[in-house]
Amino acid sequence: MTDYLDRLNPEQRAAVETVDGPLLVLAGAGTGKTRVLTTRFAHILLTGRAHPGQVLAVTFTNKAAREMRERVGVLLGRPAEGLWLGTFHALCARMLRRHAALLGLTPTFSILDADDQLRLLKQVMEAASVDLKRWPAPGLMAAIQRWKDRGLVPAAVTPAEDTDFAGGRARPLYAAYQARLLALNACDFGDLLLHVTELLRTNAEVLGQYHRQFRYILVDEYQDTNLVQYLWLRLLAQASGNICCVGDDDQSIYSWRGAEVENILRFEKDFPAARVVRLESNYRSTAPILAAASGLIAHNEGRLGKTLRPGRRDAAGEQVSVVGLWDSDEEARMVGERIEALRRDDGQGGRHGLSEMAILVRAGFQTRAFEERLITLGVPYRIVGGLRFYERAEIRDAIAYARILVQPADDLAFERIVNVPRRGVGDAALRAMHARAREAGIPLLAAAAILLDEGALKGRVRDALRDLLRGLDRWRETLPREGYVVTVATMLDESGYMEMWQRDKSAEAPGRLENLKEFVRALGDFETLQGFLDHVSLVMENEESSEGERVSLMTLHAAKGLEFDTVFLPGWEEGLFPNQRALDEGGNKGLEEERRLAYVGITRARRRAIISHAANRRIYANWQSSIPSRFIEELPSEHVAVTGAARLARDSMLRAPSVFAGQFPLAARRQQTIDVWEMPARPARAASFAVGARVFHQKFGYGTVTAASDNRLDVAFDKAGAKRVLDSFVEPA
DNA sequence: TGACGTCACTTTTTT
DNA sequence: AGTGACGTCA
Repeated sequence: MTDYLDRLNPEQRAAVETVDGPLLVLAGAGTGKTRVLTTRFAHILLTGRAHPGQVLAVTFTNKAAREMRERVGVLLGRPAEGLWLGTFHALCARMLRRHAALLGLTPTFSILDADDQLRLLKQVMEAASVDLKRWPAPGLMAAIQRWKDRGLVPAAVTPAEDTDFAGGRARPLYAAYQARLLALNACDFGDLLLHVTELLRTNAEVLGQYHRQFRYILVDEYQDTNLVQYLWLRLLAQASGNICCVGDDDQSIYSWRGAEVENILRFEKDFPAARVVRLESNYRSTAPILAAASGLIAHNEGRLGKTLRPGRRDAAGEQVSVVGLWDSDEEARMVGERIEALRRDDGQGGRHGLSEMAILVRAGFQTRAFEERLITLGVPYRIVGGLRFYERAEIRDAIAYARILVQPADDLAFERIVNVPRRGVGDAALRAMHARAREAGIPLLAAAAILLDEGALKGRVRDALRDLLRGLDRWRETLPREGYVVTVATMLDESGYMEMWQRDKSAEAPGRLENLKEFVRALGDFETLQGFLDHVSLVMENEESSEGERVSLMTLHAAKGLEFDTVFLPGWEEGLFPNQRALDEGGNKGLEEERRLAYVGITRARRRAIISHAANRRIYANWQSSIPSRFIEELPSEHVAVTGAARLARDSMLRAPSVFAGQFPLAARRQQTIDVWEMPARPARAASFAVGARVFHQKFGYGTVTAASDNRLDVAFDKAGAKRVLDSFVEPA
């Protein structure tokens, strides 16, 4: 019955069994944080302390929520149902729909995505005749979001907290934006938290209801919470005091979007009886990797202090490699070579699966060099992150159609679809509708109907708009009868939206139609259209093309929470990592966050970490030379193996840049350094290649010789096609 | 309404 | 360099 407890180490067990009262679990990387959280959840249920619906479990991402749900289900031996388990936003949306009326919304309010938010804010700013050139809307959007992150409604923004945006008009603009949202019966992401927190703060009855409901609260990735999230948690936990937060201050890498590590310190202050458990036994990585990561992070000040101890029996392992390369192309080549070598053999007679390797970069643009390289080598890879399903234009259009069906007052949705597919409703017509809507204080859709009645519109615009409005009436009518799945599908069809993509001959059109089909299929998974819309705006993700063995390519931020046998950490150069902008904007705090990012990167590795830096990198248009990252020096040298010219480059460039920079013309230097660094050394010029021989070319990858004359070869490359090359540029494959 | 030119931008990103 | 947003012109 309680054998699940036997699988835990003493600290983990303490974290699970300290059920009552506030508990802070400081969980280092790889110390079994998720296991503790899920086991604790199951423990609460299995010991009869609470029913599934009486535990509130909060995560940051949907992925984490899904994982926790699954693992709790496994521990319980049955699928876990009726749980209040989800992201902050999803849980808040659920609460907000219940109490919408108390905040001046209806339960069908729309949730706007980043795109809608910005469009709306722009409209507000235009209406206030703000010069959008001088005061770009994204700047104000960011300020508003930060306010919302801190739980500040417009009235609560004091002058001290104001920005000088648009000559001190930021606050009134924020207020106007909120008013517009309310008028549209809509929320942005930040509002979900803000409104619910505001409600809990001001309405004792609602607060009491949740106090009675939630006996236990569990929080994941606590170091990433922002202030509203903290306030929300504190309000909900203040009655029972049974709140358990799990986090790692050393992995706090999201301060730039409002996360406050200080919440960890605040926790102990607000819950004076709080107990603290540290998880320090790491079961993921080898001893050298842990030593390197610990040594690095020790350079940060103001940590809560945690040491990672190797917890695996087989913790011995190779040192962390640091490799210096001439430029980013060479760096990509080195990584490609190592990947291929690992794929063939891991040194112990085993092979490495590609899905156990990852390349973690600081910034998105770095992936390109690796992609190109992996393509020529024919190594499958996947990019993690990128556009989510619901961010695609066709899905957003489809959602807008569904939204306008549920909520005729949703002007943003109306604007999005009124001329998609093209109906000849241009700016002029839209302006007329806006004018009428504003003076009568009604939604655009209603304004359109009035303009039609009055005969204010002519010709094609009139006919098209009339068709659309009639269609909407009709679909809304069939909705209760046919169900929303059929109705939405019909709507997409009859509105001409599907046809628009069927007629589109561009390369993306078939993919978009596929996505739309998937959209309609997914509609059926929900009981209500509202539920579906919430899912789409809060939860829906790209289904990962996870089939097959692939190298993962992603940013360090995207890698948090993941682990791989082998991790490549390229681009450790001053300016790139630590990132110059982070330094400029965040000063020493910025530097420390960059260092935490480096710590996150290293601790993703189970067995092998390969850090690299290039002396030259093309940034935008021109080449820029750079020196190795200070983080490299901060690694404890006994756990690090430096190869290539890492040491040389750092020393000589720091002490006497001229030696390195001015001695040779660029081309000569490049040649020379490549000769030195390239490994394995290129074989002495091979005699000649026979037709049919397999060859490898640095740029084109693998191929088969189809013709040979003198030193010229015709090669059919597997990926790059047929090329004529000099034989000295290929080697036997 | 669409084509074209100009301009500024280019870290990280969930919901 | 490449992109995307915006404005102007036919």
